[in-house]
This record gives sequence, C-alpha cells and structure tokens, in this order.
Amino acid sequence: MVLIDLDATGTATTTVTIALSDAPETIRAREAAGGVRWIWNDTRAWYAGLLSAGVRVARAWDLRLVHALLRDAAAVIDDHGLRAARAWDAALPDTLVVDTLFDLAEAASGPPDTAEAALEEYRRQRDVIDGSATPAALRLLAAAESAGALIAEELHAAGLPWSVDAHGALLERELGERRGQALPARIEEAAARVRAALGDPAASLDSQPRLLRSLHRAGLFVESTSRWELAEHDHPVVAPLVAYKKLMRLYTANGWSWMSEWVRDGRFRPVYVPAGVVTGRWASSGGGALQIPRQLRVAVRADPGWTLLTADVAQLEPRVLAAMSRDTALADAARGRDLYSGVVEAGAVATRAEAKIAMLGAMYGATTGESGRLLPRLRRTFPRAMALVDHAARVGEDGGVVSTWLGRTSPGPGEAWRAVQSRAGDAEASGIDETRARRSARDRGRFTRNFVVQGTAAEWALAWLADLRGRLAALEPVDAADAAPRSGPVFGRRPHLAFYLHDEIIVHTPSVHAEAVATAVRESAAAAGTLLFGSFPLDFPLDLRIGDTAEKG
DNA sequence: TCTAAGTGCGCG
DNA sequence: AAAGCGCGCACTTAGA
Repeated sequence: MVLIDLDATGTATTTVTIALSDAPETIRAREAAGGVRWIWNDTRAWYAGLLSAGVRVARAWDLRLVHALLRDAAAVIDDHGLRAARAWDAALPDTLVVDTLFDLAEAASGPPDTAEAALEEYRRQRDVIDGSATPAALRLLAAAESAGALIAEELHAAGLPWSVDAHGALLERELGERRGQALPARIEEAAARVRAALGDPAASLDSQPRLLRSLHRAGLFVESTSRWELAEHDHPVVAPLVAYKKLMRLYTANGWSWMSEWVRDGRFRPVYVPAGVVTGRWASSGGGALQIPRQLRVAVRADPGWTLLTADVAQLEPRVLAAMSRDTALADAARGRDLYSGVVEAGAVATRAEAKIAMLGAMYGATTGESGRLLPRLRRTFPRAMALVDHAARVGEDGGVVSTWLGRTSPGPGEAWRAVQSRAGDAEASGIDETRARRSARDRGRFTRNFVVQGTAAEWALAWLADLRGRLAALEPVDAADAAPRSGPVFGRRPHLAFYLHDEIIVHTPSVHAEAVATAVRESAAAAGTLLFGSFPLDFPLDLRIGDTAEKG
C-alpha cells in the first residue's frame, strides 16, 4: 500500500499502488525523478525497511499522524467523517516494527493497510484541511509532522556515534571495575559510608520507605529521600547518601547493561516517537534517549574523518512566545542577544537570573515564590506576550481547548475533570469539593498555558529539522574510502542528523563538510523562523559547536 | 506472578 | 521538596 502524489503543488493527485516486494526499487526510481510525495499509513512501518534497503525518501504524508492532528484540531470546520474513522487511531505495535520491510505485510493491527483505505483517508484529510479555518497553517503542520516522521526513522537508522571505550572508561573512573552480579567497588564503598553514618550495618538503601525510616532513626527528620531535601540538612549521612544515589543512578540507568543493550556497532539507536507528547514534542521509547545525562556526552564520538556539529537554540520558548503574541517589546529584548539579558535591559527585572526565573514562571504558571513575585513586572513590560499565556491558562481553567501557532489543539478536559468541576457546583458541595475543583482547574490552566508555547516551539523545531534535512541531502557525498559505514547505506557517505532533543541537534558529518553543515544549520534556523512567523522581526540564535565529541559548553 | 502506583532523577 | 510545564526509566511496595 503506497501511493504517489505526482503533483508537486498537491492540488491534484495521480496515484500508483506499489506491491510490497517491488517497493524499494520502485520508490528509488521515482525518487530519482523527483517531485514525489509518498502517502502511507504509517511511516514507521515503511521507512525502516526502505532505509535498510538503501532508499531515502524526500517527502511523505503520514496518514496516521495527520489523522491524529485533524481529529483534535479546533480549526476543523467539517471533518468529512474523519473522527468516525476510528481505525486510523491505531498505532502500529512496537513489536511489529522491525528492520525488514517484508515482515510487516501481515501486520495484525495498526492503521488500515490497503491502498483503497489510504487513498480515501488521504482525500478526506485534504478536504478537511482545505475547508478548515486555517488551511495554510494546517497544511504546513501536516507536512512538518510527516517530515518529522521521516526524520525519526532516519535518526534511528543512522544512530548517534557512540564510543564504548569512552563510556567504559567513564564508568570505571566513576564506579570502579565491573564486577558481574556484584555492585562495583565505588558503590559498595559509598553504601558502607552511608550505613556507618546511619549506625545501621544492615540498612536498606534502595527501598524508599525503609531508607526513610533509617534516616529518622538516625535523627534526620526528612519527609522524603530526595536529594533536594537531603541537601538542606546538615547531617553526616547526607554527603555519602547523595554520592551513593548518584553512583547508583549512573550504574542502573546508563551502566554496562545499558551499554550492551543499546549501543550496537558503535551507534546508539534510540526509538524516537514523533508527536509522542500531546504538545507535539517527540517522545522516545527505549534507551532513555531523551534523558542521556550530560555526564555521558564524552561517549559521543565522531567516526575517523568525521566530526560532530552540536547546535541548540537559545531560549526557544520565550522567543516563540514573542513571535506568536507579536510582542515587539519582547522581540526587541531577544533580538541579536541573550534574551534574558535583554529582559534585564528592558527594565523588567534586575538580574539575568531573575529574568530567567520570571520568564519560566510565566510560561509554566508559577504563582508563588520568587517567580510569582516577579510576574507583575513582566506583565507590565511585555503585556502582549503575558496576555497570550494568561489567556491560554484561563481557557484551560474554564474547560476549553487551546491551539498552537500552526493549529495543534490540546486535548479536551477528561470526564473525571468535568465531574470534579460539576460536583463543586452542586448545592450541597463541600469546601473540600470546591478546593479540589479549584485546584484541578488551576492544574489544567497551567497545562494549557504551557501547551501553546511548548507546542509552538516544537513546531519551530520540526520546521528547522525538515529544512536542514533537505540542505544536508544536497551536499556531495564523500568517497567510499571516507565512508562511515556504521551509519548505514543511506547516510554512511553524507552528513546526517544523529540526535535531536526538543531544541538541540547533533549532526554527524564528514569533516570536509563541517563548515557547510554549520552554514546549513544556521540558514535552516532562520528559514524556520520565516516559515512560521513571516517577517516578524525576531531571530533564533544558535549555540553551535564543532568537534569530535558532543560535550556541551 | 502479574500489574499498578509511588518515588526519585535524568532530560528539555 | 519543589515552588512551575512536558516526558521515560529503574526500582520498590501494595494489591489482586
């Protein structure tokens, strides 16, 4: 089930159904001719196999992901029966996503997999978008989402270059030698120090309730065993316990067993889940791709003859907020410099630290503490930006939905939420009912407040990635002698995205292309800003580094 | 023996 | 123990 849209403008379609067995060669040939967009039920199902067969695809339309977007989008006026087509809600189970295309022919569940169903759904999606309140934005969002789905598979196929030696050296330095079943020596030593400080040689350190009781017996009256609370007390057990937790975390989350499970052939290949978060951010499944500790960055190493380019966007979310609210004061504060310094110069607050805390508080919905205290000053200086997030919060508290810049819409309030609110409105509602209702309303308000900003930032990042992907593909591949074969047949000879995390990317590139890649990364960031926000005067400055490791500065 | 929920911590 | 959003994973205990 594959269809080809032969019309680059996308207004008319000519479709061709391709047999699975012919797919790689047919698609390779049509790609070479150009101007093609592949329409398929689920990118994961198709693209992993194509990539391992050495076939790259320029453009696609992921019916499942676009269906999910349109199902919830507030801009949709006539859904043409889309919401009732529940079969498209099903994701392909992880167990069916394998590296060979052909094993998927008999997929037992997942979205519909006939050409007829796909064509019908595609036409419906086009109709829904064309007849919506914001067709241009939704079209862009659908294209960006689909590009993201391609990129997620490509990131997995290429992988992040990972040095087992550097990782192992770090583990030995921090934990000591690996000792089979037994804990490494440094962890045992830390545990012994904790038990000595507790005066309890048998104390259990890995069970939160038991550890808490041990701490109380030793005279440390904390309410939790979290590092934050421990650090506020002056007690001989604090330092060794914090050290123990730190080492144990490294050992269990990213130790030798993580390495042997997730690093294969010099590559870390996490599974990315595009739009896995309601806001449109990506999630990941397996390998903890989105939680790799900075400490482990030393293990990210370019192949010989290759180098790594790491780039992240400075203060992406407040910049996006400035653009979507058309707040020129905030844009002025951000343009050409560190946004937080600009906020200080605008006179809103006294220090950069205050600016950061206040701005994050505005986007997350802080009400108390330093952040809450600084908010009124931010509102005075940047009224439009603050009005946008305040309004999003109010809509959420009232049970409404909010949308990102391109039209991704938040989920509605659940049945449980409504029940809590309506109970508080009953004649015989108790004070507890009212408190609970108010609190859940506020909770939801903070969610919708953040949704519009986090979600629009995710859209900007998708636009950045999609644009960059095209620029990287246009660079000359290197000779076979300079190849990095572990990056796979498609990416072994050309610069490729190797990692992505919300506002940061790592590109693995032949060294000869490093400067060209840096230019491409900068230009694509600028292009993403223009694509989303037109001529609104705001830049998206990057912190960009080139080197053989991907350590952050 | 399985699942769900709680806790804590890593990332943005 | 986070005040203030969004995640995933490891480990434990409680409950069926």
